[in-house]
Amino acid sequence: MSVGIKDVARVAEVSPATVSRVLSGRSVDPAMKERVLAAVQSTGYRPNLAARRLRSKHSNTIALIVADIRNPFFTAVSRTVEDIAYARGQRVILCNTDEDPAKEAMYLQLMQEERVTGVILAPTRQGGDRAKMKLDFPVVLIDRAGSGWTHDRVVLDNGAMAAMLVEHLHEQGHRRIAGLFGAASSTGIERRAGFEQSAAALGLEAEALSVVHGPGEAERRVTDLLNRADPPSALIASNGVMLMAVMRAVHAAGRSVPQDVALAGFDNDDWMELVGGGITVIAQPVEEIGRTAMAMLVDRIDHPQAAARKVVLAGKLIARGSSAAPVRTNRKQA
Amino acid sequence: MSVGIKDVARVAEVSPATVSRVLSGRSVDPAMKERVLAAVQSTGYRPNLAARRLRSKHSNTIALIVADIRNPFFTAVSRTVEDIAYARGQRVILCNTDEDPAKEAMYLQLMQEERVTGVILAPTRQGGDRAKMKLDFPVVLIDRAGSGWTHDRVVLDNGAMAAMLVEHLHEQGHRRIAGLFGAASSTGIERRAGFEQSAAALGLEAEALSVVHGPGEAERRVTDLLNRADPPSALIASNGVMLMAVMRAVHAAGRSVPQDVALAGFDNDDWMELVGGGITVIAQPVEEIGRTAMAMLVDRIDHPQAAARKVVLAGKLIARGSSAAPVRTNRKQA
DNA sequence: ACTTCTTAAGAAAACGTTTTCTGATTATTC
DNA sequence: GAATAATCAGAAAACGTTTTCTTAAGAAGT
Repeated sequence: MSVGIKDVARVAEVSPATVSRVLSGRSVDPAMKERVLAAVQSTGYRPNLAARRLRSKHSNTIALIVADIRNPFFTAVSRTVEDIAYARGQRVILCNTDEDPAKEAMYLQLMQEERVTGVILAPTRQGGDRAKMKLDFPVVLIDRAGSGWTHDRVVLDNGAMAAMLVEHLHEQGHRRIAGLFGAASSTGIERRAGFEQSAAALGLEAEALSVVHGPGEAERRVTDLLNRADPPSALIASNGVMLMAVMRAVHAAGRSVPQDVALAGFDNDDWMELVGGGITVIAQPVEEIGRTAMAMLVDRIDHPQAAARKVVLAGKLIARGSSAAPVRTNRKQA
Repeated sequence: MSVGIKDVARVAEVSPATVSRVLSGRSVDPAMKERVLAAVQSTGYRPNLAARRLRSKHSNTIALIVADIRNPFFTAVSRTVEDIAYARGQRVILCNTDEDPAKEAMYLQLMQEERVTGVILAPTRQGGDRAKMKLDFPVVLIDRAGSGWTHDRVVLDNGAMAAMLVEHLHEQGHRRIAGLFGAASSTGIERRAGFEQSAAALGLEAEALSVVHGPGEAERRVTDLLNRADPPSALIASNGVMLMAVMRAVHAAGRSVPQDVALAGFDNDDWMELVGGGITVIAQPVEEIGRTAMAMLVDRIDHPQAAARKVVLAGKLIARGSSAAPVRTNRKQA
């Protein structure tokens, strides 16, 4: 049925080993090489990657495991990772954990069976048992860090970036701010910490809310916030998805940004320049995150025993209309 | 080193074949099954999928090939496909063609080597040579159709949906409209045709623009349009990415939706309820598209010889503020 | 010119499974 | 109770490659 390397060998009148050598670019007699290539053409031979992987023990496959590919941050990183991987002759398998540690563990097991070359992982917060799993492929963590110090990682300087947002709002004249932070990721925790510290340092009235992962949760918290007798003048959201939720809730409450409440957050998703006079955000270097993660992965494959490294990248504050001065405060100052 | 099925067999004091049978759930003596399972636990055995695939000739892998995963439409479909695939014990490999027929062909070749179970493909327009490639796995086309009738496909009723948009704008009082349609996909072509036909039927002044794939192109066309002496009162864009581009261009030109120009289009992306009073769109049933494609794929695997099928799904018009009546026309009518 | 080193190609082993084949034991039928 | 059928477990083959081993021939060194 399917044409194999033996068929090619027969047509080219050489041994299967020689065909293999030609295909893997090792040195063979030019005349033979010619014959083999011609035979490959004429037979329409396509290598069987399963067989190749079994024998060679190289899967040429990496896995990218993230919370949810629909989060534009992960989408962007994934695109970069895929481009680089395919350019290097590597296949990419994509997995969504939905912030579920059990799913994460299941996928890591699966990748073990897949004998992947390596994994790029945005870990869930509770996935602490990962260390115990004894994975025999390198793992590079992205976005989330976790406390253990076992894997390479590339992360944003979350605390500093959150502080930058707080300081920006402070400069704009905001004195009462609230922040929404994802409870499921270490990223949320770190950004929250940066938020609280810098707010304290600036003497702001600040309230940090932990939002559990799930649809509608962030909206509800924002709605509660807005319906208070004395709502904050500015909100911070710890990622792009949550910023969207905040915008929706503000909208639904009949308020608008920045007139009724200012807004700032993380992730420079496409839509953000279009609403509320543009959303002020910390733009993450998504392309660089993907690139760095891939670079660390291949480097780790070459040097399995090297010490674990951590790359911390800076984000960029993009100030837009959403963080304008509060109306009342303005008046007082004028 | 790595523990194999033979090691498990030795520990459990059974033959490798028996271990295989236990693992694949075939009937074996309960006592033996017990011993094997215990041995699997104690040895920490993990099957080697490459070997399994080689021998069993089932890759349990499907590929999803789309233009660009960053397009939210494809992201959403991909998420559904992945969930279903993993639930069925199938791995998913993701590929981005960037509307490049050469890349598409390359990936299809690669999937051939991968011996994938099947492929879900959003084909590029010029990829007509696909028929000649003699792929030995089933292919289900999504989103784009193409003219050949060789593969199963699940598509939107593009012509009818475009007409629905035109009619909606007409009802709102618009008489001069322009449409931007992607030139790279059959989808763009079909939507354009529906646009032109229904505009003609309604006696509208309508202009259809073909936009080649690439960054900034759509923005430029819209900017030109808006700078004309007598610009159209409403715009239609043939997908969500293009709607974003239109919004950007309108913004950059200092105009706003719907006051200066009305807007409607395809794809109900997250941000669309937030800008310009909400964008009026045809929402595609993304989840159903993914589900249907997977269903067709598995069905095709079971019945390779059945006739090719085409599933046409309806979208849903979501009328929002962006398609409000034109200001001047309103006055005339009042 | 003879040994030694290098290079190249074929033969055969190996990769880790599943499947086929074979023989033995148990169940079923008359 | 004997003959036949059905079940089950182990031995061995098979999947399609790459790699190791072996042998032969040519290059290089003395």
